[in-house]
Amino acid sequence: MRLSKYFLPTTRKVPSDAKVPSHILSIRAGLIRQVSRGVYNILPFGYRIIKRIEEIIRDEMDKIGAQEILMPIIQPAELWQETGRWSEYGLELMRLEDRLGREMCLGPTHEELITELIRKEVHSYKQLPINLYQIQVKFRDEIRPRFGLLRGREFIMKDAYSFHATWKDLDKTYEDVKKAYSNIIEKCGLDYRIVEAESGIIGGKVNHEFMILAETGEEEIFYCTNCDFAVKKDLAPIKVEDKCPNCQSDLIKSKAIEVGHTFQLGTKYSESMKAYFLDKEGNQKPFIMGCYGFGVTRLLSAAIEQKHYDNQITWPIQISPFKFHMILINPHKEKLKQIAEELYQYLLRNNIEVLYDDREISAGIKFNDADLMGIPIIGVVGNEILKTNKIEIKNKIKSKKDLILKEDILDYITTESNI
RNA sequence: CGGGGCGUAGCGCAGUUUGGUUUAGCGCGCUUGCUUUGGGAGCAAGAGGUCGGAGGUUCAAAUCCUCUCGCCCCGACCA
Repeated sequence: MRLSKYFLPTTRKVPSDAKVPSHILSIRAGLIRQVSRGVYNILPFGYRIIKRIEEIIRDEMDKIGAQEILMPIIQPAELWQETGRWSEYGLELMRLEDRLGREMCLGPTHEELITELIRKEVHSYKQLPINLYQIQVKFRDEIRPRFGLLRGREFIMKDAYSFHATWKDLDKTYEDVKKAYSNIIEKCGLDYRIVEAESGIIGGKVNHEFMILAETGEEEIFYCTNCDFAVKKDLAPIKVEDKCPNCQSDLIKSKAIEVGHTFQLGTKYSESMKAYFLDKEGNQKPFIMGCYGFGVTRLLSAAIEQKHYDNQITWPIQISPFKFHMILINPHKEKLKQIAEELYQYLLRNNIEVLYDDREISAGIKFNDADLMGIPIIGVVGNEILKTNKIEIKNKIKSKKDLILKEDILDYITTESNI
């Protein structure tokens, strides 16, 4: 992609209404623009990152046998009345009426809808288990949206729902999803912990939260310096001075951002909605359910929070919108421009996603934009290439600078971005 | 919802206290031309505002009054 043609509005100044790094930087780097309170346009650069995250999620969900579907955003009130959540959910549920005066809501989550689907279509234990997921826009009229995409009213979420004949079978899928979530976050290159949590309005028994470690998180957790033990601060009678109950190592207190939440729902929804199947003995039984949420747009923000430094984003290479950010220093120098153009075409032919800064502006702006935008491998086509045939590389993955022969650039990018 | 704050050009702001020298400014950005060209360039010329909206007071309102809408921050809720 040529930066000269790319709709990527970067700003030099800090927007006055943003307070945390991910919010400030996602505006400055041209990822998002606010539409109204807690509602954002996602611009091309930002959307590329979201699509990367989504692909990783699809990959891992498909791997554990979940199947992708797409349910409507708009949902009829009747289903919510069946479970009692029409009144329970309160002001956070965005309600509206259609032209006939029928009450509807914008889905904040989809237990009702999926249970309705399954009760109509699945009637036998032979059809179980089944695990369905979607990646979709959700709407929650939050009391206080803040921090940009970190806590919007409208956000993209992956939500999955599984249906089982037995608790034992739910346990298995539940563990599969937990593993999948861990894989997703690891593939996104982020540091995280899993904690047990309360279930809130979703309901259910066992549940876990997936926490991205970051200074600006709204949650506080203690975690072990040695093993993977971690707890929410207010949920356990534990102090930082205590030792890990598993391995007696030291504990660390950290703020964290919740990006995933898994629940063993049991029969809460299947019973209230009379969703039954016939077991092997011919007995009618309610489905045993699990549900699993994962915030896509929130993960994007969390990645910025965890990986930024100073005024620079650094994308983990796995979710970086481009693999290589190529800066042409002097577009007016014919020879240099020719080399850069050829290099650009060469990389494209070899399927390297390259962002090529061919703009006719001063070098300082290009350097600063590149640092801000956060593609972790930045290459400079400048005087050095005329003298020694080498590209100057700023490698933010390994925090180092390299000089790479033009001929070796493809290998370099492939090797460095393949982690 | 309780408490605090802000709405003036695309962005960031000054001007509001004490109404009138303001034809509503400044910086950045934008347009055109020339120069410049390795860490946010220089000169010149330009474009861009119903001062968030409605009503009121007044000879006169960005400025005073009433209502209203929007946004931000601090708390309780959540992926």
